[in-house]
Amino acid sequence: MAEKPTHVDSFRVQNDRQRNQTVSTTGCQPFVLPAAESDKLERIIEASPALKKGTHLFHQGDPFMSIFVVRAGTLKTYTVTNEGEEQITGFYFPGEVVALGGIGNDEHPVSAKTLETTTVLEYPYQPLDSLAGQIPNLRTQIVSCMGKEIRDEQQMMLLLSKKTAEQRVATFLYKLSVRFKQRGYSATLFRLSMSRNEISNYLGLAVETVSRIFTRFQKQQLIKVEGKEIEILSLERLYTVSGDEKQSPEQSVQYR
Amino acid sequence: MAEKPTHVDSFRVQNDRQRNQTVSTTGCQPFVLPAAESDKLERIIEASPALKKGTHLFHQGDPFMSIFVVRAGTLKTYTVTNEGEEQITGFYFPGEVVALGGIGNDEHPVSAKTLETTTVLEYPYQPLDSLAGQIPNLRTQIVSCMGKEIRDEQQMMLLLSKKTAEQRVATFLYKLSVRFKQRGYSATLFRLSMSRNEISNYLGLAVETVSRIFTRFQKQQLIKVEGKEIEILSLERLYTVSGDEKQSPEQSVQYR
DNA sequence: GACATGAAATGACCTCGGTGAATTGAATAA
DNA sequence: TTATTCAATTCACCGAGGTCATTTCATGTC
Repeated sequence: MAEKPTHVDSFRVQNDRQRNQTVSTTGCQPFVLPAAESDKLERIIEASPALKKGTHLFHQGDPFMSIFVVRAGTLKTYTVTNEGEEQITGFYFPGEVVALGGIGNDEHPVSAKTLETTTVLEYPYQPLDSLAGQIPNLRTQIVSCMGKEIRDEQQMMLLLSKKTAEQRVATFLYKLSVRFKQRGYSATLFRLSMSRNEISNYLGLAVETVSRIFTRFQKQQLIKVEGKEIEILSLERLYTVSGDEKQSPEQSVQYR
Repeated sequence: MAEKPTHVDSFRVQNDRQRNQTVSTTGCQPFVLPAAESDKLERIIEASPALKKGTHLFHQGDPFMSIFVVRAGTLKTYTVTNEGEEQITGFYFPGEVVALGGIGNDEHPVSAKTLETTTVLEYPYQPLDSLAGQIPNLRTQIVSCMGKEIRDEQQMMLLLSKKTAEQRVATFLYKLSVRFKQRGYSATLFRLSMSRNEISNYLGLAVETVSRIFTRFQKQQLIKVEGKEIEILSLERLYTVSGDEKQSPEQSVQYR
């Protein structure tokens, strides 16, 4: 393990906006507005300091006050079952919005924790919401984000209840690739910021299963694994294995 | 089977607002507003006729135009996997909002189908959204609904990746009970509008497993099953079995 | 360097719940 | 009434993936 964070824990943005200067949000905010309105928005945003690996942004049950956008680094969100084991509900990369599940609720339904050194932008929800009342464009973008979250979770439900272990891992890697590509990183060569344990937890599998499948995929020349470094050797085949490929209807009638 | 609908299919509200009279929405709309604003809202709503069992409200891939609120009856939403099998993503009862996953997307990410004769209210999204721009209260209620959908789906992810078959079925019945109670129906005696097949699909299990567990629960005097009629004999024990009960922290330190 | 520690990989074994087949039941139709 | 059909149940069997134990590897520490 890189750092030993254990209990730095729970950062709270303490008016650390230097010299009343608005925060630069270059290239990572999901809410894009024309200059004048963008100014208003930026005035309510607070930038976090660099948060060490293992820091909580918030805990499940904390009062819901803000949503967050990742600037750099990675977050996971998770719920805790009654037996105390965690269930990871999502990983969040730069540009992605965290804590939407708290909207309309008085408390956060999940915890959010950094997987590596991470910085975020905090959007205090009440000001954000009233801005959304003045700026239709912003309102639209917020509900769009929420809609996307809903759709992503539906995909995840499908994965968890219908896919085999192989399909889950393939889907995971494929979707990571797509997300990295969208953010301008390589689609085929990247570093997993989460542990095998976290991957398996997220996918509803045992660690051992993920391990075995990584090696199997490597033997099949699908990927190249070297610790946390992943190279995808064939995105096409990976996609095929993921089970998301829509096979042409012809295929099922092909009887001759 | 009650009717044989097969392909009544895909209803579209065709200006069936009788004599320009606004639709009565007694007791089933999730969006509650003071009189004046409520009027504005009601002017954009369209009421569906009674939809027979098996009717589609919309199909996955249809252009997203409206969200819906169930007035009477039951709906299911589902996605279709590439192999053509469906994955049910939710059941919706009177007062509940359907199609939130389409917001911010040009098409519906799921299909919605009636499980019995059902009526809905249609809220065309564009007018609804611009109203939301004028009525902060309405905006709040819409995003709250979406937030709740996100939280519900997170719970479902937890169920699908961590719970045993027994826990899933218990959770399903318990949550139904809570929802019925909220709507003013009996919490302990109700009729399942969905088939065993649909239950098992939703819960990520085989039909046979659901069947076995229903009989097991009955033997254990947890519930009384008679076809689609369910009587819950002990909500407390059902909740315990569901695995959602938070056991007091003391319990785990109780070593003497 | 040697040592310690936790993550990851590998293997042997086992179990929960899926599969397939057969039976029963309930609802509609003729 | 009987025939038909599809939902639901029950049983016997099996396999994907979990569990437990061991080994290997990587990283950090002294």
